[in-house]
Amino acid sequence: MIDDHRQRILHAAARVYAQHGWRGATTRRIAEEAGVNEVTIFRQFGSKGALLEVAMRECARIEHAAVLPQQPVHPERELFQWVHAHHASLASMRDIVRQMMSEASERPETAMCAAEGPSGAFAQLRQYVVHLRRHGWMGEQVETRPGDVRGAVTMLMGAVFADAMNREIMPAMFPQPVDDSLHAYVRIFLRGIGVASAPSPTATRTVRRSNVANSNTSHTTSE
Amino acid sequence: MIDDHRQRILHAAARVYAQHGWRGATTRRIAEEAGVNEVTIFRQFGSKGALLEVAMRECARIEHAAVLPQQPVHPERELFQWVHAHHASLASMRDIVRQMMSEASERPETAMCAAEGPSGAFAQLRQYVVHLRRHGWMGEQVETRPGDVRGAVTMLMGAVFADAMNREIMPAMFPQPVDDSLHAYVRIFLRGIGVASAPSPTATRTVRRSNVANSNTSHTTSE
DNA sequence: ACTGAAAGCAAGTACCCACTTGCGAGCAAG
DNA sequence: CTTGCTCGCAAGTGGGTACTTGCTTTCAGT
Repeated sequence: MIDDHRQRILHAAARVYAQHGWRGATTRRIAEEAGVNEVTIFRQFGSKGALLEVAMRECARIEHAAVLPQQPVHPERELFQWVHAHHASLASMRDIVRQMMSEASERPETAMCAAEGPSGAFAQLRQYVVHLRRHGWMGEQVETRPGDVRGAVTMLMGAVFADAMNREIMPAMFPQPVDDSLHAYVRIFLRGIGVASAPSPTATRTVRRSNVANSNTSHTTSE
Repeated sequence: MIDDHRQRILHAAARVYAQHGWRGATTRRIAEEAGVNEVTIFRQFGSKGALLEVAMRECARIEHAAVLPQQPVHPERELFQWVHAHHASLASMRDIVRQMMSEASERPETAMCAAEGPSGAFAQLRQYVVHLRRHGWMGEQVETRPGDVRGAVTMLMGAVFADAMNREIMPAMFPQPVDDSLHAYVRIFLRGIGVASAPSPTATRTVRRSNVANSNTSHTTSE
C-alpha cells in the first residue's frame, strides 16, 4: 500500500520493456502504462537506467516451484511435470527473455540475468540424472557414448527453451500441442539416456551399498 | 563495382542492425560503418525503413547448402553433417536472428523472415524421417507413441536452434564442445525414433511391396 | 487545524533522431 | 566545353527523449 506507486511503476516498466526493448521503453510510455506522472519515476528511481535495472532484477527473482525428487519413482511423470513448469515459466517471460538476449552484446548484465533461470534448471536436471543412475534406473547403457548423457540434458533444456520462445511465432515448427510435444521430449530424453520403465534391481542394490559406504564422495561427476 | 556504395551500405546496415537492433541502427551509425555520407543513404534507399527492409531480405536469402539424401545410407553421419551445417548457418546469423525475434511483436514481417530458414530445415528433416521409415531403418517402434516422431523432429530442431543462439552467452548450459553436443543430439534423436545401426530387411521388403503398389512417389530404389 | 512528505502539472534544457535542402567537387559522355 | 550524374559537406527542421525545475495539490500523522 505504502509503495503502491513504486510497484505499479516497476510492473509497468517490465511490461513496456518486454514489448519495446530498452530503447523503446521510454519513461513517458512507462509512466502512461503505470498511470503515473513521468516525473514520479525520476523522483523514485533517479533515472531510467536505475528503474529498469531494479525491474529486471525483480523479474529474475522468480523461481519456478517445481522440483525434481531425489528419489525417482516415476521418471516420465516427474520429468514431465518439471518440464511443464519450466516451460510455462519460460513462456510467461518470453518477451522479456527475448529482449534481454537481443541486448546481450550491449548490456551484458541483462543477459546474465536471463541466463540464471535456465542454468539453475540445467543443474537440477543433471542432479536428477545422477539420482536416476544411483537408484538403478539407467540400464547397462550398452550403446550410450561418454558424452551422450550430458548432451541429452543440454538437448532437453534447449528443446524446451526453443519451444517456449518460438512456438507462437513459428507455428510450422510446432505441429503438436504443447503438452504432446513436452511429453515427446521427455520420452525421447529418457530413451536417449537409457532409462527403462522400471529400475534394475541389481543396480539398485549395488548403489545402495556404495551409498552407505561413502555417502558424500559417490561418483556424482561420472556420467 | 558499379554499386559499390549500395553494397557497402547494405552490409553495414546488416551489421549495425545485428548489434543494436532497429531503434539502435541509426542512419548516422550505418553511414559511419559504411564509410559513406549519411545523405547518400537517403538518396539511395529513400528512408531508413526501406534500407533495413532490403538488407534483411538480402540477409534471409542465404540458404545452407547441406541437403539430406533421399536414400539414407549412414543416418548418423548424414544427420550430423546436416545438423552441423544448419547450426553453423544459424550461429553465423545469431545476432540478427535475436534482434528479429525480439522485434517480432513490433515488426511481424521481420519475424516471418527469421522463421523461414528453420521452417525449411524442419520440413527437410521430416521428409528425411519419411525416407528412413520407407527404407526400413525404423524398427517395429514397439515403444514409440504416435506423436513421438514428430516430437523428436521438433526437439532436434529446437535443441540445435537453442544451441546456436545461446551457447556463447550461457556457457554453463553447454559443457561440451559444439561438435560433441551435436553428435549427442543426433544419436539421441535416432535412438528416440527407433533407428538402429542397420535397416531391418523385413521392413525393407514390406515397404518395397507397398511402394510397388502406389508407385507415383519417386522413391529412387537402388538395389 | 498544522505540517511535511509525496504526487501532479507545466515548462524548459540539451541532446539525438530521421530526413531535407542547397551548394560545390569530381567525372564521364556528347 | 558543356551537360548530367553522383557524391560529399554544412546547415537546418520537426519531433522525440532523458531529465530538471518551480509551483501547486493531496493527504496522512500529530
